[in-house]
Amino acid sequence: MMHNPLPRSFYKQDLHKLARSLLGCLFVRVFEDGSRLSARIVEVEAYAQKDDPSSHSFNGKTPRNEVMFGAPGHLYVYFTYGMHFCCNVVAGKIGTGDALLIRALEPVEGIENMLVHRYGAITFDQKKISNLTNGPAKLCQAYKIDRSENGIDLCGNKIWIETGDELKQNKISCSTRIGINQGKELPWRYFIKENNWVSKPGKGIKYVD
DNA sequence: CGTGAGATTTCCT
DNA sequence: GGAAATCTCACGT
Repeated sequence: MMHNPLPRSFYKQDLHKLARSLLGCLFVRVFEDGSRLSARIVEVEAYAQKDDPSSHSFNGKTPRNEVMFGAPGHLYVYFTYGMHFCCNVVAGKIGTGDALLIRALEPVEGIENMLVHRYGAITFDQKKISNLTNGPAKLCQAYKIDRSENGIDLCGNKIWIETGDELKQNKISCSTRIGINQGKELPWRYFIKENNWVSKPGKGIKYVD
């Protein structure tokens, strides 16, 4: 099976550069039975330990957020609203507390299994298919990511990120982040322009390139 | 299509 | 005790 994870050094770059670099990359998961899921990353949000009160890491290390303060290139999974999981890519140097929330994916491989994970069965309902991975908790459900994936090393062989070929021609936009009450004005949500899998329009949209 | 309420549990104050 | 980096469904247009 193909397994070309981006190296640890990739995750050490500047938070906002990394956010843009991740767009178009493939988010891959392989299960114990060999079945494989992959999807292009089309939307991410940056959360910084410093000067960003909306970041889980802003007030320092706690049991919940300790993965954020660990080595870059690991998966930080958190539980919220009493029922949902969301996942982040830990960024920057060890101990920094910065991360990128993966907010939306464009399915590539294993769509049937994603449907089963999310809806309990394969469906041809177009509405359900278009809601498969266009939100941070939706994509975690499609990928069967929960508490037990917290802290997984993205340089390992269970869940990883690979360079996507089609990356070059994509235009990138940014906007304010979704669903937060502090740091509302920061344009730290990055997404692929005009991609159908992006979760929401967002506010203050600007072109990055 | 847009809006709004409810679900449900963990974490931190 | 209150808010939470969300989602779904019901209801009105």
